[in-house]
Amino acid sequence: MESGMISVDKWSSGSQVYFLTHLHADHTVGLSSKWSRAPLFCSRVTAKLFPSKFPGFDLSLLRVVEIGRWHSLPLVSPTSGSATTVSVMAIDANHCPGSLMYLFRGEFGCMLYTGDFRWEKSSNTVEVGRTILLDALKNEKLDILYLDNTYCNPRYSFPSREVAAKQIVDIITAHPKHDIIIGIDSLGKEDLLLYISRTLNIKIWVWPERLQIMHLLGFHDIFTTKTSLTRVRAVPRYSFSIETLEGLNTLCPTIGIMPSGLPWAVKAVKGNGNVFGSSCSTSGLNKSNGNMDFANGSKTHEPNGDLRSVERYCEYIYTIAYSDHSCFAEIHEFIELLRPISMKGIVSSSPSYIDPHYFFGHLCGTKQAFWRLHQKLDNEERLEKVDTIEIKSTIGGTSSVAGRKRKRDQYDFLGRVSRVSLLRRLGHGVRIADI
DNA sequence: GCGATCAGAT
DNA sequence: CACATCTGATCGC
Repeated sequence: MESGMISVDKWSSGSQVYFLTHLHADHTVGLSSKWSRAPLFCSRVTAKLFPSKFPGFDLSLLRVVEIGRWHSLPLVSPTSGSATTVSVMAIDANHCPGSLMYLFRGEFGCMLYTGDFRWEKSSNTVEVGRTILLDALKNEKLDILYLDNTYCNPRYSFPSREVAAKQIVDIITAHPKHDIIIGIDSLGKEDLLLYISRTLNIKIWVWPERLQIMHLLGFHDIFTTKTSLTRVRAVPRYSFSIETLEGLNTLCPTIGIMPSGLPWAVKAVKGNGNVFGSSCSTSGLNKSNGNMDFANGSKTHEPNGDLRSVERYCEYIYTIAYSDHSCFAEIHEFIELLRPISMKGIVSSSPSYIDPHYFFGHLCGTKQAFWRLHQKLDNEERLEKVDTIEIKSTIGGTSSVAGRKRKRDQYDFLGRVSRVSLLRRLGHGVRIADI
């Protein structure tokens, strides 16, 4: 069995302590009510939500990590078998309620696991996080950054959630007689709903299980399960479709708002020389007769004048780029701030996966010279070099899922992983193992 | 029959 | 396009 000390968002055996970044389903694959391997560290909010996700879970296993404070963990070194200490500090990841990044310090060096995160310049949460990180790293280099690389491509450009929320309120205001359906998940987007409620002075309907979550999060008077009290309803995203909206419209004029989705990503390619070969707007989404029109300007005029982040792909549905992940520019700022010696993307299952080194390798401490040396290589050769660098510079790489996979992945000239089906189910998470 | 895992859909 | 999640099929016990 592989030896290791710490797992993050990974729940198989072999570690002494386990860390959970947040409670979304793709980060808890392998966790269950009966899981009882070892202490599980998470945020206070996550601990509070835990029983609703895993009823019957042994709560005595949970350990709350406070934000911005070092915690010491007495562990056993996998190399020597002797006692060693690992320190961990949590930073708010600004992704969903309770989401954290973890900064670890130990015999393996210094490493940061971001989990899913949104590095919005305008956010006070991010401002606090920046201060904590810079202070914690002022006398120490970051050896490895495990990065949420979901949107690690210049094609992904979108506004802050504050701006996106305003766009959504504008759409609702422009439809005063309509019912409004907003697609959300079991956790996340609460700030958006609060903003809508506050701005329009209206309650928001949610389904019963979601109301329980809202109550656990401390929101008691804003949400309701009585449809008669409001025209704005937040519904599970998976129940949200063109067919649903068409059905609702036979009963009552209704529009749907999808705070995510990617038509904006396709459009964002426009005008940049088409480097990534935009597939244009005729793919899967508009299987009805929708023709990807931009939202009508008079209906959805936005404060920042950026119409690309609001779109309609059918008569009833608006898609708004309200993202809980960092856009490309934010990822850039984050890496530039930390300048890690090495990094590794935690999301390798994406069909458009690009190794973070491809765009940001030049920001990595000891690799800068190496990267300049290879600027003249063509894309294909360069990507092969990236691969090599990453494997060599990985701490405990042989026991990390990402490290194992990548050796065998094939890249096309855009850096896309082509063996998608094999990668799909591997999910997030990493084990921090032996040096 | 049950939980875990996978495939497919949204 | 891809996030997070659902349903339903299949596997192992």
